[in-house]
Amino acid sequence: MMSPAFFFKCLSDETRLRCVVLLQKQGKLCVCELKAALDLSQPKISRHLALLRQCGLLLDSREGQWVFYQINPKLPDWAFPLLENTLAAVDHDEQFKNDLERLQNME
Amino acid sequence: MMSPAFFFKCLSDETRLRCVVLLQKQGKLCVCELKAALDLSQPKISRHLALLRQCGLLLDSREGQWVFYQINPKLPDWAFPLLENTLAAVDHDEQFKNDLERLQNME
DNA sequence: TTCTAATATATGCTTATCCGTATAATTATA
DNA sequence: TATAATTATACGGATAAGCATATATTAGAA
Repeated sequence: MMSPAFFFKCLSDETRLRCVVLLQKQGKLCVCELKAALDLSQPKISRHLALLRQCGLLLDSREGQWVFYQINPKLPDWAFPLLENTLAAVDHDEQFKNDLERLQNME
Repeated sequence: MMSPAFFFKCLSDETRLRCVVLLQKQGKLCVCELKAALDLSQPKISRHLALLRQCGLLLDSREGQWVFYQINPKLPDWAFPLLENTLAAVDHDEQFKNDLERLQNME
């Protein structure tokens, strides 16, 4: 189902990668937090999150009017080291720094 | 130039991933070895190798009538752990086992 | 019930990706 | 030079991916 090639395809889009990295770093975020962090339109974020959910890479859970996303803890074992490497890979990237900063600056 | 998202896009195609994994494992292979290992048409292999070369992920070197490919040793630092964990990710995959077996069985 | 905030999906469009087939280019050998 | 082996590229077509805009859905508050 979730092959390595397919896993890489999920991460091959900048918007999806930014979402996954933030979730890997922060654990659990709602759509509006991701929208604020990435500074992108709501439908664009939602569409990519839906894709990642359908792939099994993310889990969603509704809490009231908010829908929270997180990395699916039931991913195959090989996926987690790759996700950690990915965090390290973007560590010095300006865009990801900005994403994180926008996330932390929102109230 | 080589961003993480772009790196993942390179690996998101099954044919390219199989090539990269074999090169990561074997160091250096010519096109006809990859063709035999993957059991695919020559133009298909060549096209994907050209793409990986243009991206900077692979290096090519001609030796007589053969063209050898290898992982580019000048990739950004963050790429190597990803490549190593990718090897681990495909370690139990039947297709990659078969690729390796076909490679070893050729004379 | 009405209104608002948060999220998801549908539609139409443009562009990118991948493929098979055919052909070109390069090198070695006879 | 002619031929064969190896590799690269061009072409046309099919499918997928991504986007912006508009609209639907869901939950809470008034």
